Amino acid sequence: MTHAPTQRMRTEARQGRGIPEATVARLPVYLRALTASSDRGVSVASSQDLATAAGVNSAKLRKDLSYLGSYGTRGVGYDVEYLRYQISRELGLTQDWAVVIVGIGNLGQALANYAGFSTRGFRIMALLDADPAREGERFGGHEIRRMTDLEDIVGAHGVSIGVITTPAAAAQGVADRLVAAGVTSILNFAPAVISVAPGIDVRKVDLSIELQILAYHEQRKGPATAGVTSPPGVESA
Amino acid sequence: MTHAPTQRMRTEARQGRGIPEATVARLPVYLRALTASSDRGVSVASSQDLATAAGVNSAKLRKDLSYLGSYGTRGVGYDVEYLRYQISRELGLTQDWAVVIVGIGNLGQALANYAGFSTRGFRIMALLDADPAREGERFGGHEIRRMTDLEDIVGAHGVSIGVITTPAAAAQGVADRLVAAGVTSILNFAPAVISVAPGIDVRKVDLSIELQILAYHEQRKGPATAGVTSPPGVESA
DNA sequence: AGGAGTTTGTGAACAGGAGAACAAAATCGC
DNA sequence: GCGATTTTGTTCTCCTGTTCACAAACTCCT
Ligand SMILES: NC(=O)c1ccc[n+]([C@@H]2O[C@H](COP(=O)([O-])OP(=O)(O)OC[C@H]3O[C@@H](n4cnc5c(N)ncnc54)[C@H](O)[C@@H]3O)[C@@H](O)[C@H]2O)c1
Ligand SMILES: NC(=O)c1ccc[n+]([C@@H]2O[C@H](COP(=O)([O-])OP(=O)(O)OC[C@H]3O[C@@H](n4cnc5c(N)ncnc54)[C@H](O)[C@@H]3O)[C@@H](O)[C@H]2O)c1
Repeated sequence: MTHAPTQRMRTEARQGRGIPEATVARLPVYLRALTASSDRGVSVASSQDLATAAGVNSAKLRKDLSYLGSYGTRGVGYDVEYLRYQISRELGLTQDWAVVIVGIGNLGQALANYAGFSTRGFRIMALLDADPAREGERFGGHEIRRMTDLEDIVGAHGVSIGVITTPAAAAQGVADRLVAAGVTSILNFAPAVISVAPGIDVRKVDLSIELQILAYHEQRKGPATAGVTSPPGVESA
Repeated sequence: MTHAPTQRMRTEARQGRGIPEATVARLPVYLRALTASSDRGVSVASSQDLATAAGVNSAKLRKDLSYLGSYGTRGVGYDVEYLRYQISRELGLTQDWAVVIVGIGNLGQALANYAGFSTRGFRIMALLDADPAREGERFGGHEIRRMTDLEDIVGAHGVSIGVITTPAAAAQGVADRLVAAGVTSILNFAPAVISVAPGIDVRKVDLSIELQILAYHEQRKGPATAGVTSPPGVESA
């Protein structure tokens, strides 16, 4: 999304090791399906099996996997462990990634407490918040540190990924500071468009947008039954 | 995404009131840009202004808006308030939508505390959790209620949107129950593929996937500088 | 060994979306 | 009133992504 599609990239994308963006976005889903299969003791799975588990078309799954190489066996399927390793490697998950979270409010705390990150190779190196009164509070085994420590932490641990969970008004400033400190990928939860230098990746997660998209489809499916039936106060059962 | 692309839908999409999916996903961003302009006292904005604020190409913005109708004035731009209303109406935000959140753990609590939902017309009607010990706890002015109340709540308030923030293993079951109760749109935060009947919309928000996509690009941009500085663990094959 | 049955990998057709470019329509200055 | 200027709405072209369909490759059984 933030990858400027230069001619060079586009050219070397197909011939070299490049993988279509849409495929990259699905590889983690396949990885999860493979992990689930592995946990159930399955050692070989067909594209059909995996596609069902991942919720996609089997032809699409096969084409996606073909970008990584020919890791399947015709007439048999894919070796679960082997494919799992290959996808992990392609996604860069055979190494750990250092992460900082900035803005430890409701959402930042939830993320800090979430175990699912570290199990996937994302190591939270620090929690940062602008409120000095919060310093020292602990979430998920991590301590809140003051914003002035940001540059040191990023430098010392080679932090490449920053997560922004501050209010929208602060997001651009925080992003600028993260990038200046050396972060090259940002996951932004604040409902704000942030602009960064070329070469820096930004992905956004926006819950309000997701709800609004649902509302659009909802409105179109049943105008008759749509809407809230009771007055907008507190619930009255 | 969950909309089965039947021929009928595809046909009536262009001629009637249908809007391309990619456009629908951007309308909330435009809406936010318009609200920001409005708050700054701006009453008219050009496609260029709005495109910059929304982080998109101006031609794309104009084309997106053209699906709603001809609401701009050539040589002038778009009336901020008028366009804001038109987008709101198209997205179905001129009415309120009733929402339930199921699974009030770290993430569910953060969502319950989040003020940004109600300000956009999404009314949280109930917080539900399987743990009976949690009943009665309050978050953001809402009380946790027991799962057995789900059907009554959905029925009584015409709840059409369900948010799932339970562990992955519980997600499918919760989804089934929400749909059976009458919910027709689901926002799923659990890292699980859930399958639903045709006509039910499911959108997923998956933080791990977002991080993994960032890791992929991160790995490719600087293999030299990538990685955590601590020992690598299992790598060299 | 050979044929039947499976399942992958990919070519080809198709659909959808992005962006450049420009004609049409409005305002403004004189 | 009229030309210069601005900005929209839309057409056209290109590119990415999806899906079908099938040959190639493998296993298993006799
Ligand atoms: N809570 C949710 O469920 C939710 C849902 C959707 C979107 N969001 C978005 O996520 C962001 C965080 O939401 P929240 O509910 O956690 O908000 P919050 O107000 O609870 O937390 C924000 C935190 O950021 C800190 N902060 C403020 N300015 C800062 C700065 N310049 N540098 C560092 N830290 C700073 C504050 O001290 C606070 O701790 C917001 O942008 C919000 O719109 C939240
Ligand atoms: N916390 C995060 O930041 C984060 C990040 C990414 C993904 N997730 C995902 O979001 C989901 C919730 O995460 P969390 O950290 O809030 O987990 P959590 O364990 O803190 O909360 C889960 C809640 O769901 C309730 N629950 C369990 N089974 C239920 C059922 N069948 N019906 C109703 N309620 C049930 C539990 O009582 C608990 O309160 C998980 O699937 C997690 O993978 C969370």
